[in-house]
Amino acid sequence: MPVKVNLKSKGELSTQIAAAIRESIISGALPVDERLPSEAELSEQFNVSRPTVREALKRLAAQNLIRTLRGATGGAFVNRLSFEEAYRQQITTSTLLLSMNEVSFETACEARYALERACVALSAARREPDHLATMRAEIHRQEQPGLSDESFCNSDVAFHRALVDGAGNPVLSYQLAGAVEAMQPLMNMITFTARNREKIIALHTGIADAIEVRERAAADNLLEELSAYTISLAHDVTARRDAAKASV
Amino acid sequence: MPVKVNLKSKGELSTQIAAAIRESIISGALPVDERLPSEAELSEQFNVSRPTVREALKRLAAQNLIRTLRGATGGAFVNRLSFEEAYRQQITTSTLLLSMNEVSFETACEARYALERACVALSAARREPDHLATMRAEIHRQEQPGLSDESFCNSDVAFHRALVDGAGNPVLSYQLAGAVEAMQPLMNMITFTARNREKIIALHTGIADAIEVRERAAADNLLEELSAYTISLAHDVTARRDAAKASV
DNA sequence: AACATTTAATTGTCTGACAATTGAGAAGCT
DNA sequence: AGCTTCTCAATTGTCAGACAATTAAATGTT
Repeated sequence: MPVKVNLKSKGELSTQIAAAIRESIISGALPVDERLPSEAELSEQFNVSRPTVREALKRLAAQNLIRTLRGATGGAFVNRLSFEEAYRQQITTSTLLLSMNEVSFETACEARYALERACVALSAARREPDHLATMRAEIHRQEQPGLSDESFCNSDVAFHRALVDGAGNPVLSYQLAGAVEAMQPLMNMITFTARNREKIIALHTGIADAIEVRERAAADNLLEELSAYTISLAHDVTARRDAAKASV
Repeated sequence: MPVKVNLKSKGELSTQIAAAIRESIISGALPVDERLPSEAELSEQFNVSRPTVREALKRLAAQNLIRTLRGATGGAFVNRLSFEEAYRQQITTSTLLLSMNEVSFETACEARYALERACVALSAARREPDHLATMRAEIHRQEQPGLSDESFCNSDVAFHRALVDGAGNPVLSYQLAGAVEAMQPLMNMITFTARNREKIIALHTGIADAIEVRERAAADNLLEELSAYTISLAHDVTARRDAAKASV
């Protein structure tokens, strides 16, 4: 009997059942790829109806804790949380957090570059040719005349992603993916008005050069410069917006 | 009509409906605290049954995107994702990720200290008396003789949390909470066997001293030392375990 | 006016049914 | 036997309708 049958506490049944199964998964009692009992069996074990069990399972599915398959050998299986899925969850959570809590651009930007600078030392030491090639390719893309602002932004994200991945630490990459990608909407706000592409590209090139010859300090300095430039842009935009508001 | 009625793509209906509502929330079409249509109305709008709508809503509730209230004025309301909830989600995700993917202690440890060092510069510049007081209090707790390993671990987390919070950047704190807390189970693995408390406490004291006088470089060096020491401990434990395994 | 009661709206849960899917095993063919 | 095809049973997905529980507002009473 892989799941407990006791539901003591208060609250909705589907919540309690989801919590019970979640505990079993987190504690390891239900290992990865283990099949849960069928919905009918679960409803018997917990002494609730099938719709209630289903609501509980949908909660777990929304958290990527289980996957469900139909058919004779189907059912709900404990999911291995992949780095890819964790990225996505982290990005949506971070995006929501930033959009719902009036986080200032400066705060988010500072956080992003602080985290990214934490990677640079490792990336300078460990980057593979592939990471460098990606960085160069994205810089080349950024140099294309007539490139749309949106494409430039995406290329910017890809560049920084390669820089972070160069550290060769998937946990770091995972943590930073959220910070970098969640910044994107805020980033766009200033990109379309104030950004000087040539300056950005020059800094990117400098960073790539430093990473290529494994000069950690140089890369860190350039990244600090990029951070300062981006934040100063944000100041400009904010000031201009406030001025416009005051004149109305 | 706050939610679109078209469901074109394939897949389960509750998944599509959840995705449609989620998009409306993320895009801002459904602002915070807005009330969704009742389950009956939604099932009409999407042309599905109420249980299907309910499964969709439970998915959203599992992601903290909505909250539901019963009663005459009840219903589902768009949730403001608080930093507190985001912390919790991040911690469970990170914990699962580490426990399910055989992340080595070195990798996780490296990531954690790299991120933490990203905060130290800011923390040295901005820390408030409260942060320093918390750090000192936790060091004092750690010095108590007879303190259980578990309490020592918790105090360790609290110390580092105060250090991170000292940077005064909630986004940074949020990103790091997951990294630090998710490390805890792995941390315990080595704590109970090899950790030298006096050495840890000495380093903590040094860090607090450096933060107090706002000596960024000194704090960074000490943190690097702590990182190196922790990773070396992990090496020892791993080697010992491998040796034990070989002798069997 | 203050308090008690009713009422309507809404979510939570149950029952039972049918559709859709899918692998396994039975049946049939060579 | 070996292979293909078919049937079937298990399982999830969806639906319809009902009732219970909860809650705030409307209504009535003192």
